[in-house]
Amino acid sequence: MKRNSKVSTAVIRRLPRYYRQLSELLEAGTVRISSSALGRTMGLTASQIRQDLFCFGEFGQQGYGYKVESLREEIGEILGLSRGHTVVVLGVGNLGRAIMENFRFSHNGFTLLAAFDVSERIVGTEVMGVPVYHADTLETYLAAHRVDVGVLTVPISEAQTMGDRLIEAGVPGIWNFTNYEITYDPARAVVESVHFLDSLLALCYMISQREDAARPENEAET
Amino acid sequence: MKRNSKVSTAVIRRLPRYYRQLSELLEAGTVRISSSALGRTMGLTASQIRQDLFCFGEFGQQGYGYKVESLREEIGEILGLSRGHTVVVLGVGNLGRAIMENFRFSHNGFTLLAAFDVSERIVGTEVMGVPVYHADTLETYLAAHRVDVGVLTVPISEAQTMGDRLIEAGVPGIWNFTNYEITYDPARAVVESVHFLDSLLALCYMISQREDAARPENEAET
DNA sequence: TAGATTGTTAATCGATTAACAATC
DNA sequence: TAGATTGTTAATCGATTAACAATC
Repeated sequence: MKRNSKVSTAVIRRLPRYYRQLSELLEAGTVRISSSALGRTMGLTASQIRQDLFCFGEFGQQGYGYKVESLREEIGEILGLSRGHTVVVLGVGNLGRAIMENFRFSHNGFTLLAAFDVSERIVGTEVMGVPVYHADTLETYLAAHRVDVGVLTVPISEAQTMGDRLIEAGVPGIWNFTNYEITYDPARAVVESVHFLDSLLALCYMISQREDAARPENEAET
Repeated sequence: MKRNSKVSTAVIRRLPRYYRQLSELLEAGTVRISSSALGRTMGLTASQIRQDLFCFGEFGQQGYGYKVESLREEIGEILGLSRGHTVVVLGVGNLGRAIMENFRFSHNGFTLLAAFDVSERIVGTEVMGVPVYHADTLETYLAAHRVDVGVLTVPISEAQTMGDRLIEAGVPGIWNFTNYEITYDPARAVVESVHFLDSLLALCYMISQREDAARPENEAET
């Protein structure tokens, strides 16, 4: 009974939030939740939540609501978490290391297989039990292992080259932290970029608006 | 001639992208650009770009287009970049250090004043010329310096507490990297969260969709 | 001037919200 | 049963796109 013919990006971007919220509710011991209660905690309307879920199927019970555990499970399934996606990290600087150490890949169904770098100081060591290989051996490694996601934490100057190498080797997903907008063929891969600057600039705009609202006298022309 | 009575978040989220794209064009030596050319490079329609800019004023010339340098300047102004916002970093682990080292704050009009941590190994040192103080001295520091943005790179267990302390001390903007959804009073502060997990899960969904599209035979019911 | 491209209003499209019968 | 809450269609709202006069 799937009707996810074309799910909008707005809905897709909310799925991870549902998953996160339901995980928190589950940890807190909540067994059931209604769309209105979930909406209240997430700042969404009950209608929107039901409409979003309606894209994928029927997960609730009339008069009762949703079972937190099974809804979380279903959304995880929709997201593809049970597929056991594998991950490699490209570039073990502070950022790459921070992600390897702080991001609980296995906790979310991902397997972090390996990392690659060019620094002699790091190649051959392990980070969180994950081996760091020389970047020269990337293609050999990718030929021998199915890798679903490449995490790009290399210097911005290497971003396009390393992205190209991953895609060329058949890695379908690139998680891009380089602040560089990678050029690629959408038919061959998906690139998800985390743009720190965009985020800080949006924050900057919102702070500035607050400041302006605080002293509304000089609203006139310059 | 401002008509930014209520600018939608969709527009606000595009402003940083315009700023980034124009910066790149400027570096590449491009002097002028039309809305259609800019749209082509950014994957937007010319209409949308003109409509977005229309929220804030008139920045182009009929028959000519936009001067890259001055449009970039104008958007920077709209974002509030010229206000010289000041920044402190809370938590100098790998992530905090990665942001301090890789994110060019001053290049984008921000001033990174100081960092705070609790580890004796780090307190008293400098990172990129920025002093690291003990977190116990945070309130004293904030009373003496105007700080606009606090970067939260503390462990998730400290996220709410440190966010509260920043807001209590009057810091209006929090850039939250802790993967914790901070509870706060919107009248007192703005919190911008960078949710790594949301980003990876959205990527995961898109990869899964690709995989399903690759073998469309078994589309039937379970 | 003729061609290009903006600023700006109107039309369209899509996403959110409302409503309500179905049903637990 | 009565009350609650879903699944789902319809109505509304807002964002994107189209159109075009103004003008460089």
